[in-house]
Amino acid sequence: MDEQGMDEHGTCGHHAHEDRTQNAGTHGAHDHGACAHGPARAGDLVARAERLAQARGLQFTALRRRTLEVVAEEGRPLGAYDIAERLSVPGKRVAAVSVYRALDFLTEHGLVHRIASRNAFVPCEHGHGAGESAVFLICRRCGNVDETTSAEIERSLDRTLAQAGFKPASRIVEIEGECGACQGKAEAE
Amino acid sequence: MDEQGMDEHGTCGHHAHEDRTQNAGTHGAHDHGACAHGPARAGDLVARAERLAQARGLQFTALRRRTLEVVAEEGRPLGAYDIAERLSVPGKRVAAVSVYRALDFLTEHGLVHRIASRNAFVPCEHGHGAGESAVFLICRRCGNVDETTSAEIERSLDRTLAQAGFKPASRIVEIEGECGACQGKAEAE
DNA sequence: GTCCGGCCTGTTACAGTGTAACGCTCGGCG
DNA sequence: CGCCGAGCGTTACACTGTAACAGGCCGGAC
Ligand SMILES: [Zn+2]
Ligand SMILES: [Zn+2]
Ligand SMILES: [Zn+2]
Ligand SMILES: [Zn+2]
Repeated sequence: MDEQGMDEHGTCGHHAHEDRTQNAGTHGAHDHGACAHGPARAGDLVARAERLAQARGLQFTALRRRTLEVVAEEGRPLGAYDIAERLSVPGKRVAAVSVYRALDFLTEHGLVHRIASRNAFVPCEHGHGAGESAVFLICRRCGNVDETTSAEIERSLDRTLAQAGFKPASRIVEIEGECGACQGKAEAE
Repeated sequence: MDEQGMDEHGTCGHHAHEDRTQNAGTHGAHDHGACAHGPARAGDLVARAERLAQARGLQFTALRRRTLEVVAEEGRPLGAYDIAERLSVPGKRVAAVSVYRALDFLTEHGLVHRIASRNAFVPCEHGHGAGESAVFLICRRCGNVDETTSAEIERSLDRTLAQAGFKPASRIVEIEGECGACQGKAEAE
């Protein structure tokens, strides 16, 4: 189709429809506020997704890519309905249910993460190998989410689980509090 | 108040009705399946709540108590609407919004916990002191939730948080997988 | 070529989760 | 007595998530 016209250099990735072909690159300067490291890495994530799809024979479709781009460009966790809205253009609405399906794909392959305590989604900030799980630091004040990992935490958890005779399949670790930047701001008040 | 008398072994506690007064007794064998340690501890939790309310000058009202009892008697995590339904009787419906308020109170004071990945609530299985946070082991097959703590995990987390300059306020650790009992069942298949 | 089956997406409809706002009642207090 | 705050009932609404069905596009079988 033809809905579009706003890409400039970049191709912020709309243009859905060439169905299954994906061109890469593109950076897209959107001016989202408070975007700490969003857009800079968005291209990287898309590139990673393309490599991954290639390697595993997956279909990294236009909708999935656009969804990934939207999530990656925003610095904060986004709800599925927010994503749907950002993906929609006057003539062409994207239904939330489609976004959910795209998000299912993306989370399944480790490209985005779901923040259970917020019902929202964030881009994966660093491809973790295998079962290496993430720790999310969610700031109460600015809403930013930082993703990190810790082999030490992983080990402690494994020990506790083994002791309980529990076989883990997925792990959720979400810490809510104040990020470093906001602690500074708090003092200034 | 006069509502009490239901500890001991018995007291499965259902039959809530009479508005604010609740007489106990009733044991009501409901046969909730797979109720591992639910009803046995329900009385303990209520007792703890009463001590806590006494100590802090809080109002442990009938609705809050009945809500706590319902959560404690069920072995599995319950949704707010499920709780509302269990609290309702033909003549008198309890709205979910009231349950949410009661749950706010109960979670605030550490009597129940919210399982973020399930949008459900479980009784606290052991009064943790101060900032000691819990680890929830959620079984995929039977749905049971086990609560445990680990000073080791706590320390690892603290180290990671300090390193990131993040000031934690609340922690969520939820592991989904297979509990010991269900692993046995799985082999039997 | 045509047909078929899978995968993805659009669309509708609905279930489940959570909160805002308003008004009432009750108990304590001046 | 009236005032006030906390708890609760009620309504209405927003947000989150899924089921079910239909259409399009592909690749492989015939
Ligand atoms: Zn990640
Ligand atoms: Zn912050
Ligand atoms: Zn607990
Ligand atoms: Zn189990």
